[in-house]
Amino acid sequence: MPMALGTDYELQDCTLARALEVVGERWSLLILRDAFYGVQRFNDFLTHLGIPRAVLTARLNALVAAGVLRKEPYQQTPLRHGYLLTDAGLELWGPLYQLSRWGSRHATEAGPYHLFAHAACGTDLDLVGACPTCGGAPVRPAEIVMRPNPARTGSRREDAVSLALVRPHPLLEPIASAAAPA
Amino acid sequence: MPMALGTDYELQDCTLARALEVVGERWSLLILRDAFYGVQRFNDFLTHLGIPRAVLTARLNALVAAGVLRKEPYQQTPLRHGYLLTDAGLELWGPLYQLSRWGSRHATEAGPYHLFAHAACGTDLDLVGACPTCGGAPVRPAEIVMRPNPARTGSRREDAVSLALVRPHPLLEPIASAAAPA
DNA sequence: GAGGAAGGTTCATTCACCAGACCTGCGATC
DNA sequence: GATCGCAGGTCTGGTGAATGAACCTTCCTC
Repeated sequence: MPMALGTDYELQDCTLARALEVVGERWSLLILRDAFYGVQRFNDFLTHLGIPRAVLTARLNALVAAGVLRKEPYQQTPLRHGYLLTDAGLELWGPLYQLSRWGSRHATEAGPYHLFAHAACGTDLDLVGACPTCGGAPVRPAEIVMRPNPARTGSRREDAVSLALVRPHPLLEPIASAAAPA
Repeated sequence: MPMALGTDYELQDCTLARALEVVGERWSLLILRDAFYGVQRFNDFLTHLGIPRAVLTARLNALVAAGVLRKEPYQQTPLRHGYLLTDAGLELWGPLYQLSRWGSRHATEAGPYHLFAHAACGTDLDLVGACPTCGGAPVRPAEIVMRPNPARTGSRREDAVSLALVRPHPLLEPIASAAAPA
């Protein structure tokens, strides 16, 4: 609930409220989830999320202003840029992963849509996002590989991003949005 | 974004979207935060959050319907009930704590408003909510004591809940809403 | 039987979300 | 050299939700 009037929690003595001012608005966390999946371009966010264009514009600008995303040119002519996670944005992986895990336990019957493993050893992450085999702190996003849950059949989405994610995919690696597999 | 029309993310192949349908609406996570702090009564939520009454009614009902909160009578005549966390609700502590920690690192300059320690040993929790001294999994909410951050002066709120939280307080322990300290 | 507390409901207004149409470079096509 | 298409937007009108304030009900106390 950032920027716009009436959407802040300024009277709360709580850093949770501060965090929600940045990422608490509708769509914001889903946009960031996509950014972790490797989505970078406006149109890929648009088709994968099914979000109204004007709302996507507003959210991306707000997240850039909040220092969670940054704009990075990927071609010069015509000038085009993608949206990438900043260091602060990368640190949102923990809460995002935990919330997703909570959702798979309590807000759906059929379990998770995607599974997340430590790239170095292939072990699925535990509930705080650490590697049970290698131990230690939670695994950083760049060292995580996601794959579809084989027990979850029938992904009904047909957009470029969803199609790219049917194969195992390292987090943060750009989605090949123009690739049309034969 | 639960219940009402236009507020769901049903097309998302993602358990994060499922979780956000339950707790993603404005105010929902702040209500749950208060529930962890020991707030149970309608009027305590109301004065501590500064939320419109109608919205509080809607959110509490939605959270009860989602199985995150439950209504528990605390007196019979007249019948009054409080709102308590269910088991599913208690498991939201992880994401909530991590999001709050992120907020204290990136969304505020002066650091956290509250500190959280393992009740058994007094050690402050680490970034995933585990006890650095005792090790192991994240500490459960019932074994956590919160206290104000001494470096954060000037809490501007004067409601019963804020006043109760100036002293160290175990999570989930009911706030004494009627106690007026001399 | 007046006043007050707890937990709501009802109301008008404001605001944000939504879907869709439109606009602006720029490059490739015909 | 007009048209097509793509990427990344902006603009607009309609709708639903949030907001703040007032009101209601039940019970208790004085």
